[in-house]
Amino acid sequence: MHVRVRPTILDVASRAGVSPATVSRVLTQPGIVRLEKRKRVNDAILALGYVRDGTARALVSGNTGAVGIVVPTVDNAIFSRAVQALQLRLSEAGYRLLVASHEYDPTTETIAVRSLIEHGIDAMVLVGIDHAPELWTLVDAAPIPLVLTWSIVDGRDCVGFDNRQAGRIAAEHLLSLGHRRFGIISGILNHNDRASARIAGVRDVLANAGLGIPDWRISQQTFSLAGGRAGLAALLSLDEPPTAIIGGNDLLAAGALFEAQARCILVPEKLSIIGMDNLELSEHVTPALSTVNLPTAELGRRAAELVLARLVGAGEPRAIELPIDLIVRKSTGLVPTTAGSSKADADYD
Amino acid sequence: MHVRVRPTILDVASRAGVSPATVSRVLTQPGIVRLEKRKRVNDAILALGYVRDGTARALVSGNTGAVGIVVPTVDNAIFSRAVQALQLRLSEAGYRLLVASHEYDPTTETIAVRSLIEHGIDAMVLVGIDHAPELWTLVDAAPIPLVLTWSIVDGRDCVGFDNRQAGRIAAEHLLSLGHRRFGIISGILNHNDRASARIAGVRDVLANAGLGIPDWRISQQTFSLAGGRAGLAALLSLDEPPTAIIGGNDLLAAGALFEAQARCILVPEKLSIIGMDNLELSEHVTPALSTVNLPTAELGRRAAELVLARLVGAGEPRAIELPIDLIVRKSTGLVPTTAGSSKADADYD
DNA sequence: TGATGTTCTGAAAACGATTTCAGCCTAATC
DNA sequence: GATTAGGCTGAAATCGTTTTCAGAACATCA
Repeated sequence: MHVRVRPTILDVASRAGVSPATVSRVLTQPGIVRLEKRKRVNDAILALGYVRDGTARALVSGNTGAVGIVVPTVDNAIFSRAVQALQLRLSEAGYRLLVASHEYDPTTETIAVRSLIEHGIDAMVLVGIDHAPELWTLVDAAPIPLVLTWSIVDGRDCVGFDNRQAGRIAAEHLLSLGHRRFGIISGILNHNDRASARIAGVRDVLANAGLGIPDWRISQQTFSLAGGRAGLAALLSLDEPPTAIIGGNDLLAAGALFEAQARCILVPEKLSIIGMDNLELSEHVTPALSTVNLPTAELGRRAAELVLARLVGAGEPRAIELPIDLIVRKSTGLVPTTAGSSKADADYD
Repeated sequence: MHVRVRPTILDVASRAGVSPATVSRVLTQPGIVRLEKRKRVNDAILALGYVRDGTARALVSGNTGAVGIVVPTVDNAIFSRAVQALQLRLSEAGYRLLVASHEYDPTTETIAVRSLIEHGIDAMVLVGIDHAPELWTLVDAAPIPLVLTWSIVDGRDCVGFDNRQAGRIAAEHLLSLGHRRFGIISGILNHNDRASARIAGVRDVLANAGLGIPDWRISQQTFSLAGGRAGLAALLSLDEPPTAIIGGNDLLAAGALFEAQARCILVPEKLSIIGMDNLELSEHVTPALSTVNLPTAELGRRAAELVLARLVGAGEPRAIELPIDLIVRKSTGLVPTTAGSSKADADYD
């Protein structure tokens, strides 16, 4: 099947008895071609099953009609949701999406970026602001706009959240319920400004309350339910196990919840758990997971809007911070009375 | 920043004091250029920050180095997992992935396929075998190989499962536990050969056992936890509610499980639930979800292999059927004794 | 030293569209 | 009927590479 060669614009032109220029015009700005010829051309196109060659088109016009995005992984509801929303909006506008992933490895990310730029894209979308220096060189040298997501930074187009604030919100909620002994289950922190910022937010609040959180109360895990379970297991094996768990995201928090259930630890009576993201899962699990809502689908959509806006015109870079809010469900509750002794508090300085 | 024009191969050539042809050779087959010149060229490339223009490259060489995939949605663990595996394998081989989605709409799918072909890809990957006729025309006219996934069909490259068998396995398991009243929570059946085949498989087994399953015991829902919950709610409101639920996939089954928990219906004591896919979630939820394991990550990887093989050489189309197997966990059990009366059975003929 | 291969290199022709530029054709105006 | 303006059209240049083809450079051997 793949031997026949595609008809070119020349074939269409000769069949329709016009010049290739006219065919091109019919394809790009039909209005300026006289109706009669336009019809002949369209007939020829249909008869031949002609499809435009995007590579030739891209070469001469300078636009490929494609946008590239590089994410840590697409196999994570958070990113896949954003990618889906982005793709949808982009395809509405006639653009295609090239997706690459790097599994949280900055070198792989740089290679992916280079690969996309070489391939030819009209704009690039990246996650976060923590990237290899060569990556910045690459994108700044390429004559294409860049849109950053998840994190906010001045002077560039970006759409994201205040991740530090997300950490603060989670910590404040638990603090207000009387908790004093916290455990954090975080994703990998290396080259992940979002995760780091969230922990920093938690620290802000705890420090304000005269508390601290030592590193050994932060369990770093892979982004998965299994990671969440392992994280809770690790934190529970400490001398003074925490009464409240902050998950770096809902996947980890839900994993922790499942581990608690497997161990028959009552949530929230004995242990409070809060996540961040607001996955669909969090709403349906029992007890429903309290979380900090981060509108990731909206983020994908807005990223697409930013890209499209930049593609048509210049102007100052725009930084869009999406609002985040606390969603209190059933997984967080008052600190267990037997556990809140001031003696225990002392451990946290 | 996006005003400076990229240096071309001519710039590199003149800076290195060689012809553009030589630069091109250094880039594609370094071995055939003498070391001394090769070094001069590489220096020039570095100094200028030169990156190859993929569109020009694609135009003359005929290969874009990109593969397109069109999925129903990427915002579903099943597809995102496969896409991730596919992307990973492809990028190892130096290919990029273009992703489009159609939200289960065959017209949108056809448009997406056309868009990808126009853009220029070296191969195309599709999900399932139920597509619009125009789509087949399009891909058969395009001089690129096609790989089908999820379903198996003769005479084309494909990698998938025996979806009908998956339905059979689930039904047989429940049947062997004594269940006679079944309910199915399925995804949208329109233009979805996988979902239809699974139901057909269930029907095979039930018919064999002298049972049937009327359409009103099949609840069609969107692919989500919420859909699963709604599905169970609908089935439980029937006159003779089922003792066993077959979810068209794990997302729906898990949703059903959550709904049962919310209603304090003991699983599996009062209600058995089985899914298909084997999501990470299924393993961790309590009770852990019995399911039919469908290796979707493997599917993505194998699809990539198929693509790569086809890209280097011709040969007979290969159909790869991946093995599937029953995973019995805690969400399925013996039929409740109060419910298995022969009177109840009578309802199912 | 000259003949004979190899190995490298450069000039130039593609690849398939878009787009500029100039000119033809038509219609409108006097 | 002549003139002019404007709408359409086609010829040809162009985009940035790869690749063919032929020739130059170099080494090897007699």
